[in-house]
Amino acid sequence: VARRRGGAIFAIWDRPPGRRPVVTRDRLVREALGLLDEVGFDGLTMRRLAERLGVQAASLYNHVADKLELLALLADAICAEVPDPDGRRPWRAQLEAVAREYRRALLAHRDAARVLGATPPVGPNRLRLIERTLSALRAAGFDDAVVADAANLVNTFVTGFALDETQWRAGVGDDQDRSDAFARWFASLPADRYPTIAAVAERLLDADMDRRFELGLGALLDGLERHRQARRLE
Amino acid sequence: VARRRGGAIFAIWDRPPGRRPVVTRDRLVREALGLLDEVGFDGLTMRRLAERLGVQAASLYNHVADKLELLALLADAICAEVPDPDGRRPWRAQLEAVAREYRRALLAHRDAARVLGATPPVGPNRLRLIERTLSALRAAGFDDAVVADAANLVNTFVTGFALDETQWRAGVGDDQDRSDAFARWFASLPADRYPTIAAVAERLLDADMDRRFELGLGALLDGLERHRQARRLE
DNA sequence: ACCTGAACACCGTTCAAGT
DNA sequence: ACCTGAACACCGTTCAAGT
Repeated sequence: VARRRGGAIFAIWDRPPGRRPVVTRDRLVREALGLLDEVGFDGLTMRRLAERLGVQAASLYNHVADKLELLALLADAICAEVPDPDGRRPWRAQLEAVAREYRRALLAHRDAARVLGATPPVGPNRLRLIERTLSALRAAGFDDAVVADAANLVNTFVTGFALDETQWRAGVGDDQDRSDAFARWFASLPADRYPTIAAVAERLLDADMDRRFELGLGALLDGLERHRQARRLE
Repeated sequence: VARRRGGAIFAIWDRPPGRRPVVTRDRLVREALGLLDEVGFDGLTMRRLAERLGVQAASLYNHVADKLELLALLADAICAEVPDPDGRRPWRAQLEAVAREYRRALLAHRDAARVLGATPPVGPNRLRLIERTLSALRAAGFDDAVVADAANLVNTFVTGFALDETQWRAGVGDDQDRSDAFARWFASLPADRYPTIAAVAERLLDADMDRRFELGLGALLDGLERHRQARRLE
């Protein structure tokens, strides 16, 4: 019989004697993602995650080597939400699709871009994304060196953009007061020292981020197109 | 007479009675930058910085509100190393100059890109950089909305690129063993699941980062040029 | 005004011990 | 195999007290 505290009445609250582990890797990642969404990157601690799982912090180390591995699992779970592009479409449409879906996945979870940035590209879903991006470029006839550069540039662009977008910007649900205070401060910079900032301050603060993203992505892909050279037929 | 311990012989080691503060804001930032270069972003703690300054950790809060402000000062000190572009040159040359010098400054200090990313754009040098970038674009006849987008995109590109460049890449003096282990692991991914990664692995790991940077920067500026519309003459 | 001592409320991680 | 208790070596920050 399982050990009980408080008497037999409360037996139904005891953990089932089925003896299966209380934390699985799946549950670990699921709860970590939920915790991230609630408290953000800086609030995500091993101790809080353990508490959420109903376990002591030390127990987590039965399932994960250290916090970096936990973050890598999180990063991969976030990338799992990015669908594969349709390999039959033109390379540009494929890269646009991956970039847009990737950004959407990063915006879907609080501080997701920071998790990705803190973590090396390991894990099946991240690798799948890299693989699909590379293969779309390669099939389009880019040189291998340019394939590597282009895939990396697009990836860097999306994560960098999402990071910037979520870090010091109002309205992401983060800290509204702090964001507002920053916006007020920024909008009231002295026009004699920073005339152009003062002139376009509202454009900087109230930007349409979808439009800006498309501008950057389009520009980047335009520029990459110029470096494509058709493969000789065989 | 100043209080002494250990006897009069050691009096010369006592702090001079000149009474001037042992830590100034200048010295604080200078030593913080040195500490950052030695131990990196994660090793930069208030306590270690205090020790380096020969003072208790609590004393730092006489000069700085919190760690975020310290990081912002650091970010501004790093940006101080970026020279102004020549306002008489064409907009593209100015943006190229700023981008290249900015990247150089970020690579000149360990984890500099992380410091910039952790910190809002405050501080005279960062603002000066933003101002110069905006004014170069504005003088070139870009729409105000595009001016804001373009300046932000170039800034995001450089910081994102430098972050990616220093974070998980070999040879930055960071942790050579860990980098090597990652490179070996990455190069030996199963070719049946990740055929394109396997095919171009060495291109991904041994990339010429200067070349990649220029490719991305050139592509971005090409794309921005397309969105320029000449101002009507007056 | 600036620094110290001491404390508070946390961290990630290890390790012997239990079952 | 998996979890607990307890500890270790840290964090950022506050605050009364000293000069």
